[in-house]
Amino acid sequence: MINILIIEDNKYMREGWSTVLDMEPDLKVLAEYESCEEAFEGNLIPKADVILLDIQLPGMHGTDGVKIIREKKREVAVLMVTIHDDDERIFKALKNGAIGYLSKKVTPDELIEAVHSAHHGGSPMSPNIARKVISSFQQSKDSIIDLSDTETQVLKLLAEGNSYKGISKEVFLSVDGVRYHIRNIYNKLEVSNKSEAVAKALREKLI
Amino acid sequence: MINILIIEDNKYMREGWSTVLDMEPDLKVLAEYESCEEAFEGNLIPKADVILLDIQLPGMHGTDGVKIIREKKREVAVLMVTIHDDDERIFKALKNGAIGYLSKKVTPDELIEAVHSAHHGGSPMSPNIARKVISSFQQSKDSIIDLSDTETQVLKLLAEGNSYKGISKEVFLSVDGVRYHIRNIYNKLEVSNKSEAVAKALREKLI
DNA sequence: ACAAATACTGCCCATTTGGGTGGTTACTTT
DNA sequence: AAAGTAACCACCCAAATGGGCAGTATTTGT
Repeated sequence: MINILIIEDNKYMREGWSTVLDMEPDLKVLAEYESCEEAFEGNLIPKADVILLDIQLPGMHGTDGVKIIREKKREVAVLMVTIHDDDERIFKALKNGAIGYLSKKVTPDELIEAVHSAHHGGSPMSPNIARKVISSFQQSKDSIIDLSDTETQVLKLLAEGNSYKGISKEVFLSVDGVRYHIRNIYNKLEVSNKSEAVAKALREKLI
Repeated sequence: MINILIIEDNKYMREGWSTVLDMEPDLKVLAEYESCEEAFEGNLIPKADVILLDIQLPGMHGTDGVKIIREKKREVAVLMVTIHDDDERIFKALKNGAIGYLSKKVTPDELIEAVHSAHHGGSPMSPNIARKVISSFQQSKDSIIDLSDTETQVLKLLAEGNSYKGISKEVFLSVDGVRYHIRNIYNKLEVSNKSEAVAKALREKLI
């Protein structure tokens, strides 16, 4: 039996889902709430296996709510449900512990399937969201900063916290030789110190 | 009409897929290859919409092949097909431009569905792989480094390349006040300089 | 063959950094 | 009331960093 909580401020939507899910023999909707705050008071989170959580809620935002929910029960599978699918919110929710992302346009069958999948180690997502998530692993095409092999290696060593001297030993160059490369790296990345270079390199997935 | 290439060294698997896909009225398998090298010689990559690419191949590994394929045609949707689903390969392939990840155990219907989805902006993935991808956004539970608000803010400013002096102006503290926080950050992160701190913070998703 | 680019090395110098130590205030804990 | 702590500020000092400039060896393009 999979125990479900629903947190969604639209009454019709909430009750619609509830009805659909409760019809399934192995699903049980424990409770419905209109806001995160109400859900926290309900104290049923530790009993839940899957939580359907709206993003846009009165009071606490769903993307923040998921964090608190996961602090109360780490094993619960939180599924965000949303009409918008803007990148920032998606990634914030995922970072805070959501494991899936559904559109509010889901059909009843898809909803049931998503709950099952979420409970069995899957991560239901609508196709375009899946693509966005996947794309975030790739380098953005317009920012193709082309570092040489030595530059990449030096940058990696910088990110590990090495000093110029330390790096020079690793790559068999003089300290000034290392500086030469670092200056070139700074030019290519348009930065002017180590930390900014490392931050940019990691964000652009160069190292 | 969706044009498909198949790169897979197992003859039976390859031909099985080919038959299944070619039966669909809107799918057409342009060619089948046993290796990446063979596919590159075939010169049909620019004509393809979707490519099914095995991971474990004789000669060039699929995870590297995808990179070259995407250099030849950026718009092509490359779907990795694999028996293993170890993390390292998954993320390497995705980083190199793959947009989906199928298990070799897919049913014919799932395969057809995956090709359609891949072509229409989706990212087909088997459930456990999707979960791994999603989990990679989250902080690993054992490394919960708890930074204070000021520390987080200082760390962010460091990652932007600010000097202590620059940071002190932003947070309305003395330079030594900033140093106080930075020392605490170094202790918590177990590092001893800016770049390493920034690298660790980004990798652990603290900022 | 010659100019240009690439990949270093070397040195000067001001600024930044990291480590150590010590002090103040405010707020808890016991 | 005493002890502890967190959150600052301050000063010393050596090492690391970043920018500028000059020079050399090798490779590359024409």
